[in-house]
Amino acid sequence: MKSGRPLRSEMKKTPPLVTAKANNLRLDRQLCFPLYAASRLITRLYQPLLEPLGLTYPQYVVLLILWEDAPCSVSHIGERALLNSNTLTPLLKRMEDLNYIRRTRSVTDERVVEISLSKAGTLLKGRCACIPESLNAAISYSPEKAVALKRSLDELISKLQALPETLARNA
Amino acid sequence: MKSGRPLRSEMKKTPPLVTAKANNLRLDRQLCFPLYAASRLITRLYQPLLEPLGLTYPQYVVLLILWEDAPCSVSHIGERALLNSNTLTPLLKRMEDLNYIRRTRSVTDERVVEISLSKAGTLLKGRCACIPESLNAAISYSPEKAVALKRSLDELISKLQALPETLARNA
DNA sequence: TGCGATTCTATCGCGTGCGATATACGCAGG
DNA sequence: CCTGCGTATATCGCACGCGATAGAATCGCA
Repeated sequence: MKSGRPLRSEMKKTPPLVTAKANNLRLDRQLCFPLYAASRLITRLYQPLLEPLGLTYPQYVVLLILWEDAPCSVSHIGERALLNSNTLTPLLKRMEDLNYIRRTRSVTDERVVEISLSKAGTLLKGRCACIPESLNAAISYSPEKAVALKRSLDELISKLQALPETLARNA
Repeated sequence: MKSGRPLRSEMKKTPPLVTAKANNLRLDRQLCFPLYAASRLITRLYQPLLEPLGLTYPQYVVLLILWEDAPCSVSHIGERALLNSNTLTPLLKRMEDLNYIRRTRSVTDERVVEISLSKAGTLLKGRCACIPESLNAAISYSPEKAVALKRSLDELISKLQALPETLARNA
């Protein structure tokens, strides 16, 4: 095996322009990777707090939305969580099996499934109230930095959401 | 349904302390959610560029590592990508089926599987060289902001990796 | 040398994510 | 009333992630 650090050796074989491009492919130059890694690490951090409640992290996100907006439609949850029915439908069925939510066809529009909180689901909010500060305490990350990071991410997300769908040009 | 924005109405029913905690559960107060969302949006952005090559985003990450470190062990890839064999083994088998890599048992230590690049896998680096700048161009995100965001994320990641495994206290 | 502990990879099970597609419902125009 | 179109949800298939566990190879130490 090798040590994790990249070496200078390959710079001797390739002309400068190719090398410059190749250097852009270094893992530690990518913005995408820390996003991918941080997201998974954070999910792992939530897990021990959510597991006693029988919840996964995406289910917790859905609950955050429901505590604000319930009752609401599946597509409303999808808009806020950036998830589609192919992910949400089975997830919501599992949450219904857990008895935290109810799924009922809307009377006024039979296409819509209304998601509402059960009593247990409503009460869960109290049991989860300490989770945010537990996590903030666990990672000793200063509130200012956290807010700045969140702002950067929100800006990035809005840019990403505003993109046209197709950019499959090169390759 | 409701509009996406939270309302002030619930603040009238609950005592201040409970309300303060409950407000911490608002989706737009979470740092975790923008991480989760941004990671998925970025993955979607890569997809049209990687799909012509038959690659998924995690496979691309593994290739980034291999272009720097190959040949190397599965666990070395796991350390850099923060993934375990339960994810990597099937992923690497698929990449072998694509003919981008080879998997061979190490001669010196039969426990180790050495991952090396095939000729096609090596050549792929050239075809991917323009991907980073394509994406930077697609999201019009200033280099300074991108660097600052990356630095924040790297700091967060190092804090998350340094955490003790167990914090399953409350709930 | 022998044998328990450790390391490395693989396997299993389950829950996402998501592209593609199907199905059911509502709606507008004829 | 019917028909075609758009919308809301569901289903399918596949590739992750990852906790738990298994199996084989190596290591450490008496």
